[in-house]
Amino acid sequence: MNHMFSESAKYAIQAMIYLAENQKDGMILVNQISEDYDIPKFYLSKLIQTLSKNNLLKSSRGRRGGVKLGKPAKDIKIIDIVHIIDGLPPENEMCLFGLDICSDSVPCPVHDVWKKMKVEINEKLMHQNLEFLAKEINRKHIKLNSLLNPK
Amino acid sequence: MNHMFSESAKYAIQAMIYLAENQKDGMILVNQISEDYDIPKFYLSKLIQTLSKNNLLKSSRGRRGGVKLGKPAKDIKIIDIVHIIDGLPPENEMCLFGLDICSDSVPCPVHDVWKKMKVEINEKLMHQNLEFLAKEINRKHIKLNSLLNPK
DNA sequence: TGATTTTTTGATATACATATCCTTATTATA
DNA sequence: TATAATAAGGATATGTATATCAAAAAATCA
Repeated sequence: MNHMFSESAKYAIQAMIYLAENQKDGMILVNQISEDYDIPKFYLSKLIQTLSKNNLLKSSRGRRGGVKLGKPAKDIKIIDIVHIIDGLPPENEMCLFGLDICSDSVPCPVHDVWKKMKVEINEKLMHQNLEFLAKEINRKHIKLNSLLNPK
Repeated sequence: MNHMFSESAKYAIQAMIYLAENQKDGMILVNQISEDYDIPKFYLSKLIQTLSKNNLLKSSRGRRGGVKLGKPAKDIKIIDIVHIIDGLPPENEMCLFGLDICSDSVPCPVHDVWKKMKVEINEKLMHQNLEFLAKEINRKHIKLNSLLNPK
């Protein structure tokens, strides 16, 4: 399987999760995200400008500047980020193999299976919110740490 | 959602299904597939060369030339085509959002959900064989026809 | 054999995503 | 006010998928 969204969207998701995880620290430097997640700095910088213009995050320049989430992590979903970076999916949503005419009334052979899966992917993956994801990742980090550095 | 495989792989799948559907007509012209599915001719031509070198189809040049399936439609699966055109998936299969370390023992937040879905996509979509798909599409065409041109 | 049809091949073009570089604007602080 | 730190912005480079062009090779048929 190829990928569900672009490299850019993946970078953006990573950055947003990073911000959600480190929210309490106030402003976070783009540089820091770039280094921690190994994302090209200026490339990330542009993604952040886009996210900022769309109010998913707030940025400020100069000393003490940086970026932070634009609203509560609970209110930001993966799908919001993907839409801003990759754009909305095409009106005529493809049927998987791009075969032939395909609609609910004239389904292609995998129409129903694929439709059901899309719903599930949407619900269980794309609509996860950052608060939940960041918490889970944090819990994992703590657990990992205690395994690696036992008392 | 972006896409599951490249445009090239989609073209290749379309062409293979076309061949499965029109098998009995002997050799099919690349030109004909190209026009019917609106795939750039020379681009398709190269994809067909690749499929041919990998024995998914057989081609012959000159008058009476054309292409046909390289083995029974029943023995060709969507995944075979995708692998030949897009290559094998990377060894370290990503976890959806590319977040953090992620493995069965140290799962990322969506690891289990995503893993389950991949299995399902694999079984219900990627491993469909061309015989079944072509038959279903054919059946649909007949039905469509009788709806559009009632006696 | 020569003309025609068809795939194959190599070279090149185009478009788009990804990445880098350099400069500018903004802000805090010494 | 001068300096340093930081994001924003514009210009450009690189890479890769997609697409086109012009011949060449192979097969058939008259």
